Order: sequence, then structure tokens, then C-alpha cells
Amino acid sequence: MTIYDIAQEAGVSASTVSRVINNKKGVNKQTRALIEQILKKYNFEPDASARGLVNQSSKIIGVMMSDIRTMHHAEGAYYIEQQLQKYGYNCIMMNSGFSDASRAEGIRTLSARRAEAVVLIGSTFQSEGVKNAIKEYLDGLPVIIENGYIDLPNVYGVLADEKNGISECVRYLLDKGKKHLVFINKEDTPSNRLKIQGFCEAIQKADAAMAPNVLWLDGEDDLQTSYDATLRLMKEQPETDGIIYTTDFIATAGIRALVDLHLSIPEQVSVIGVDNSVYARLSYPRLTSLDNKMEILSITCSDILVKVLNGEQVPNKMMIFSNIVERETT
Amino acid sequence: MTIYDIAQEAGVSASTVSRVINNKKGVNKQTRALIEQILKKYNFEPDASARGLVNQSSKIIGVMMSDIRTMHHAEGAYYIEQQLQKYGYNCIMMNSGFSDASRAEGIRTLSARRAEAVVLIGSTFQSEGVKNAIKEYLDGLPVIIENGYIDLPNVYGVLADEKNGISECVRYLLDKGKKHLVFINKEDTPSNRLKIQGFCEAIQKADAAMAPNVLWLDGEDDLQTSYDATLRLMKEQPETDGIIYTTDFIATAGIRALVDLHLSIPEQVSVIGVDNSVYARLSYPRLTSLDNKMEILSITCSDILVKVLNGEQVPNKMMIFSNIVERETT
DNA sequence: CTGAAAGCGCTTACAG
DNA sequence: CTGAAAGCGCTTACAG
Repeated sequence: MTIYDIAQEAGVSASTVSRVINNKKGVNKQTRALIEQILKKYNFEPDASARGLVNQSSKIIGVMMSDIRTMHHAEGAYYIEQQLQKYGYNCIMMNSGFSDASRAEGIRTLSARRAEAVVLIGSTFQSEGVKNAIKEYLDGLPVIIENGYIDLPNVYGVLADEKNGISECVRYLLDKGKKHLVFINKEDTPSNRLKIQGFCEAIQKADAAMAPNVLWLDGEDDLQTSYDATLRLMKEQPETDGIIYTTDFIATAGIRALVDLHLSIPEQVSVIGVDNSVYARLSYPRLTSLDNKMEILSITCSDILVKVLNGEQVPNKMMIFSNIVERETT
Repeated sequence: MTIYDIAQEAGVSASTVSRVINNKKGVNKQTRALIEQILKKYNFEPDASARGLVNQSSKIIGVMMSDIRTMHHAEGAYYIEQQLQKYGYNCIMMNSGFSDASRAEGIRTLSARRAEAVVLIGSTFQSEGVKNAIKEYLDGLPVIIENGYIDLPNVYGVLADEKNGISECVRYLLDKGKKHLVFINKEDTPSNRLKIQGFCEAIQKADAAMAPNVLWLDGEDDLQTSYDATLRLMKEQPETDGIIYTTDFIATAGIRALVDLHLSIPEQVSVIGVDNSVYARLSYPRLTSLDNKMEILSITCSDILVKVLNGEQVPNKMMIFSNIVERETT
């Protein structure tokens, strides 16, 4: 069913039907009513491809993340989609995985779809490969990165200040009288590197003699790996009295190890996670966490995107401050 | 940049460029090489809208869920997208919220986009409103519902057998010698109704004199509500020795209430959740859970969708069996 | 207020 | 092996 079928049944031309569909004025009242009635009768929807073609506007936004099963990515995608829907945009979701090749491929697809903007969710998009793909396929198109930034005129970044956030965590633990802090990391991402940097700087500023103690997890099963590593840590370095985990998720497993070792939390060992996610609330004991404000980050991304699409001026780079949410583990 | 620009630079017609782009044979080797080189030079991607228009195929699948921030919905969306990507399809993600009106609106949009199929993730899409929207806007188009079914020739459903699953949970607890079971529910969804039905039937089959004890939670904050309700339950009905929560998520909060009451788990009270999600593993103690096999469900949905798109014959309705995964709470 | 015509960017018989 | 032409379903000046 096309606009011509409707036109024929109404005894008018396609032009008139188009005018009615698009609510343009200058159509006879009777005619308009008749056409509207026929439109409704068939639940006719004009073909978005044809419309996009003639209007040179796809009304499509590409939303790319490594894996939407990661809570934060889903959150970002949610806010973006909800916000853009209001403006008549639809979102193509792309789970890119973690390789630059597949990300470039996704960006290419988005270019073929004539997406009007692209949102990249996660700090891992901050890579040379992605930068090149943007230059090659997304020339001039607005690109927003959630918790990341790439130095290109058409790229906008909204970042969480995790580096200072972690530094604050260190100072907070030191203030509580803790002396032997460990940072437990997992995955080498720009975001995690900043956290480690914040950890090391704060330690060294507090006591130049202290060597920052950073542990890298390595294994398939994040929870099991974190549990095992924490068990080992407390055996090999029993003086440890404060642990910062790079995410709440792995922190919960580490806490379980401490509980199983009958260490009292926070008296003997304090624990801090990152994300202030639902995991922090579910944890036993409930987990103190660095809130990197993903919700605000996500909403800010949406707002910026809408502004860019409306041709408004926005800063290329913004930072949202993180803060500590205290619970039972400190 | 269009196919004509490429054609001009190569000194050929658009037809030939199109042939090269689509890997059709019958193009001079030299010409093909030249065109390919120019294509690469500009990173040219043919406009998907124009292609879709002439080919009468959008290569777009609509993926709709109430809220992708729900872990299960994200999982479903992930598998669908990954699977379909292999076949050249892209997915439009729609967070429909919970009202039939906004769902109908989303389905309408998908129809305008000329989506070639629609996937609905979650049992709540099993409603009259959605059924009507499908009839009105998606006539004949394949629709797959994850964990739900609607009786329409073009609708396919893959369901989790949660009813029997919960019955099994009841029998399992009774076998452990538990005598006073409670089912704690949240939200009135088709899926939850089946769980309650499974609970009641199993109780009454075991002992016709026993009155099934079902509690409905009501409140904004799921975790807090579940915590409070569990506290109250144990005060008012201290004989309770087995609780089944409708999801792992709310179970974790209930467990915390039991822990705070210094009740020993599972000796005094056994607990079972549903979903076998990551929450069950994070819970303290670790939560026994009814695995409704969301991953298999999601993968099965993708497979069915691909088959339907390939014109293969598939059953309209399938059921995946649930089973209990034992952990520390039983 | 209305319609014929051109054009958006592509693909595909058809003719050569 | 190649190109001119028609057509996919729409919108929008233009003329009346």
C-alpha cells in the first residue's frame, strides 16, 4: 500500500495525500477529512526509507556499545533512546564487541544507514582504530562518546572524573586510619587506567615512601577470579586493611572472600567499589562505592546530542564529578 | 557522494558502479578494479534507504522491550542483535515502557520503518493492546515474543516453563522438610501469574488443607520493599520456613532481612529466587534459583527469527524447561 | 486548493 | 561488457 493507492481511493493526487500526511495547510477541509479517514482505514504509514531519501534525513541515530548486557551500557542506551524518541529519531543498536575491526565495521554500517549521529557508550571507544573509522566513515557527523573523548572536531565527550574520584577514595581511607591500601583492577581500559593513576598519585602524595599496590585480575570468570585473588592477597599481605576494586561487581566477590576469612568489615578491612550500581546495594555488607554518575552522564549525553542535532553550540568536552557514597564497608 | 559521482570519476555509468558494488559478474576486470579503487578512495557506502526502497527490503528488525535496563531484556536484545547482524540485518531498539498505548505507537513506528520482523522481549507483551497493534500495523510480518505468546498466525513464542518450575521448587522445599512456604510476588505480569499458579497448584496437590500463602509487594523501591516485607512476614508468621521470591533481585533483599534477624539460612528458612541471574551468585548466602534459561530462550528466539526470515517452517510455540540451580540458601 | 513533474539514490531488466 | 531508462515511494516547487 502506497500513497498512490490512497490517492486513487480518495479520487485525488498523491500530492494531496502527502500534504495531508504531513499536516500541510492548503487542503480543502472535506478532502482532508476524506483522506484522513482512508488513511486510518488502512492504518497507512508512509515508507520511512522513501521519506528519508527525499528529505535527505534518515532520522536514525546509531548507538554502539561493546556489549549491552553490561548494566552501564544498557543504561546509556536507554536514556539515549528515550530522549531521541521524543524528537522522532530511532536508534540502531550495535553490539560491537571489543575489537577495533568490528567497531570500524559497525561505524561503516551506520554510515551506510545514513545515521544522523552516532553515540559510543564506554571509555573503550577511545582508541586509534575508532578515531580512524570516524574520520573515514563519519566525516562531519556528530559523534558523542559516553565516558570517553577523541580529539576530532565532530566528536563530543562526556566524562566521569574517575581519576580524582579514586584519589578521593584513597584520602578517605587514609583518613580512616587505613595504612595498607590495594587497588584491584580488571581489564585495561582508558577508564581503568585513570582510576589506577588516581590511586597511585594519591598514595604518593600522601607518603612518597609508600609504593602503590595495584593488582591486575586475569581470568574468565570475574567473580571467581576476584574471590580467589582476594583470598590470596589476604594470605600473602595480611597487613592489607583497605581495598578499592575497579567495579562494584568484582568488589562483591572480593567481599565474600573477606567474609569467608572471618575478617571483620570495615574494622579490619575497608572496601570501596566503583559505579554505585545496584550491586553495591545488594552486597553483604552493603558496599561503599564511588558514584561515577552514569545516570547523569547518560542524560547529559542525550541532551548534548539533541542540542547538536538542533544546531546549537555545545562544548566538545565535559566532565561530571564523581563522589563517594558511604555504606557498610567503610 | 552518490553512485553517480563515482561513475563520473571512473568514466562509466551508474549501472556499472552498482554492479561492482553488488559484486555482480559481467564487468571488465580493469573497469572493476578502477571502480573499486575509487570506491575505497572515498570510503563510499551506498545509501541504505535508496537500496531498501528499490529492493523492497529494509534489512531492519524491530526489537522492543519495556526497559532495556532490565538485565533479561538486555540479554535478549544482545543475542538477537548479534545473531541477525550476521545476516546483514540491523536492529532498531525501542524501549516501550509499560503502557499498551506506547507499545502500539512503537509498533506503528516499526511499521513505518518497514521492519522485516519484530521481536518483543518479555511476557508483558502478551496483551490485548499489543495483539491489536500487531493486527493493525504488522499484518503478516513475523513477530517473535520472548517468554510470551499471542495467538496470531504470524506470531511465534518461545516460553519458559515457569509454572512447572515453581511447582518443582515447592516440591523441592517440601522434600527438605519445610512446612510453611510463602511466595513473594511483585508486579502483575503473565509470567508472574504463571509462577503463582505453579505455587498454588503444587501446594494444594501436596496437602489439600494447606492454604497457599502469596504475598504481593507494592512500593517504589523493590529492594527496600522486599526487605521490609520479609521483616514483617517473619514477625507476623514466624513459622515460615521457606520463601520463594519471584525474582533473584528481590530475593537478595529479602535474604538480607533474614540475616539481620539472625535467622540461619537454610536451617531455619530456605530461600529460592527465580532467573538464576548474576544476583543469585552475588547474594550472601548464595541464592538457590529457578533457572528459566533466559540465555537459551534468547538464542532460540534468534534462531527462530532467522529461520522465519529464510522462509523455513518453524513451530509457532515452543517451551523451554526450567530447572533449579542449588546454592547456599537451600 | 490541486495536480503533473522532477528528483532523492539506488537496482535491474533490456537492448546493444 | 556497458549504458539508457524505468521504477521503488515519497515530497516539493511550480503552474494553474
